Amino acid sequence: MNVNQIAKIGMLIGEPARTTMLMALMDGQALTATELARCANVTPQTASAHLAQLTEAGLLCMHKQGRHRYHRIASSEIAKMLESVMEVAVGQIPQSARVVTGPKDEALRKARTCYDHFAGRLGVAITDSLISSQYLEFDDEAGIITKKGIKHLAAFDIDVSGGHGKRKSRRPVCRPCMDWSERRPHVAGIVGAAVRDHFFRQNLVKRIQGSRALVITRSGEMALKKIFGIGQLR
Amino acid sequence: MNVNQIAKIGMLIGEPARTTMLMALMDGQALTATELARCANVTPQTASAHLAQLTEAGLLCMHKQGRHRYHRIASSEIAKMLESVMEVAVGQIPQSARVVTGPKDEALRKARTCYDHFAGRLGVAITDSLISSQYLEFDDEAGIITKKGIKHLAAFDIDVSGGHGKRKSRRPVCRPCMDWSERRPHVAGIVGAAVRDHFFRQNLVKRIQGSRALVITRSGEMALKKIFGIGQLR
DNA sequence: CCGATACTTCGCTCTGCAACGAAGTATCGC
DNA sequence: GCGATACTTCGTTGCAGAGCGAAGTATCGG
Repeated sequence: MNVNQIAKIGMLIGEPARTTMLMALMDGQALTATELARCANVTPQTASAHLAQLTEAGLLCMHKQGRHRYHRIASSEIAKMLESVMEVAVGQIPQSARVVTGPKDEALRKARTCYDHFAGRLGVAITDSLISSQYLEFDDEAGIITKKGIKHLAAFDIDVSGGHGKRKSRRPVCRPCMDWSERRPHVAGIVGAAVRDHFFRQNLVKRIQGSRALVITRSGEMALKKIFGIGQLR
Repeated sequence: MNVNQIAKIGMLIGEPARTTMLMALMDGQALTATELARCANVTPQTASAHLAQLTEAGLLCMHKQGRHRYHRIASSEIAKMLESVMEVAVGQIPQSARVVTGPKDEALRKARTCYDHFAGRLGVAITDSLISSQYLEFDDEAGIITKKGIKHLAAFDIDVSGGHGKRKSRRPVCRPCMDWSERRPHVAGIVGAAVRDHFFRQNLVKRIQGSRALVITRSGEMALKKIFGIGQLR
């Protein structure tokens, strides 16, 4: 029966140290066992045991590089699952209890990665811009990029045609992802990933060391203005 | 910090008795504590404790009716989360280990509900039919119903316009849901729910008592043929 | 009012597993 | 080669929480 398999996954997600590690990996980066141990406030041995379990179950994958072992989320399916758990988790917290905890938190709320796409005010602003320009139509369940949208993004070298042009007739669709800080959906899926890739490739954003938060560079600000008509983010 | 909230949800999903109950509720029905106790092979006291936790955390909701207490999945968000966990869980099982366990299993594989839409060969067949008639365009992440599709379904009294016609310009989108038995996506979201609702309202399918499996009635067979061009399901 | 059914609360036991210290293996830089 | 760093394996401890029996509360049908 696959109930055991499901329970196992829940059990893996359900231990605070492991949860913390998974959350740390939710920006799509690969981290070493020691880094993850620090995140979770446990000793390396403990972290190692947890990571072995997560890898064994297929939630993470690992690749050795010299004496380091880099761990990351094994697939976008796993990321999507974790996202949906996060969505539910945030939904359960009464709004009154949601607290902004400081400048580090503030940076996260401004701009961060969410596995393979942008989140925070940056992610939401990009999404809103795409919608108001009628480049994107959005719904609770999914979204579609319009022909105008494809053309507009292509003009800036952002390809959302779905990569390998499987079925060319098909309009690319994308997925809304609930933003836990903004409490509104931002664009994930092909479109989100394409935008993120472009911004990283062109050095329009940089990671803040040891955090999921991002800094938007000077040229990034300009690109946001040009591509999405976004001024300074609050 | 919301890591604790996430961990709590994982922990709740991660206990086999609770997992079993949640899975039993994944067909969208409301079940009593005793029924759920039987499913999970635990005593009523134990089940009661589990149900209290699940309700407290907002995964389930409960309504009293005389001396019975009916429990069900609290929202489609929760159902979606559980679905995504199931999807990952099934993905992890090596194909060699996937076993068909008997006639009860066979009934489930043929036709069942998956929270608010159809799954199994029935769900997949409906989805395939919609796609091949170009009523539906599908992708890994989402799908769109075409204008032809809306019209076709509307002709059979299946309304997929999104209910309250919020933004009329918007093409209704829907969500693919990975079918654990067929290993292919079937249509969920607005379209899936609309089809399911229609079939239940018109008595085209019936629940098999004490199971998530469905029986397709005589008139159901006819409707499948007429609406979707589906003959006898294997 | 009755006894029956549905469910919960309490108190106890017992297991599973997270955590760490100590010691082992692998790879670095030199 | 050597000592340092990154990570794992092993053995032990300690605690959280799942499970049930017993007893309590609520609602049924008569």
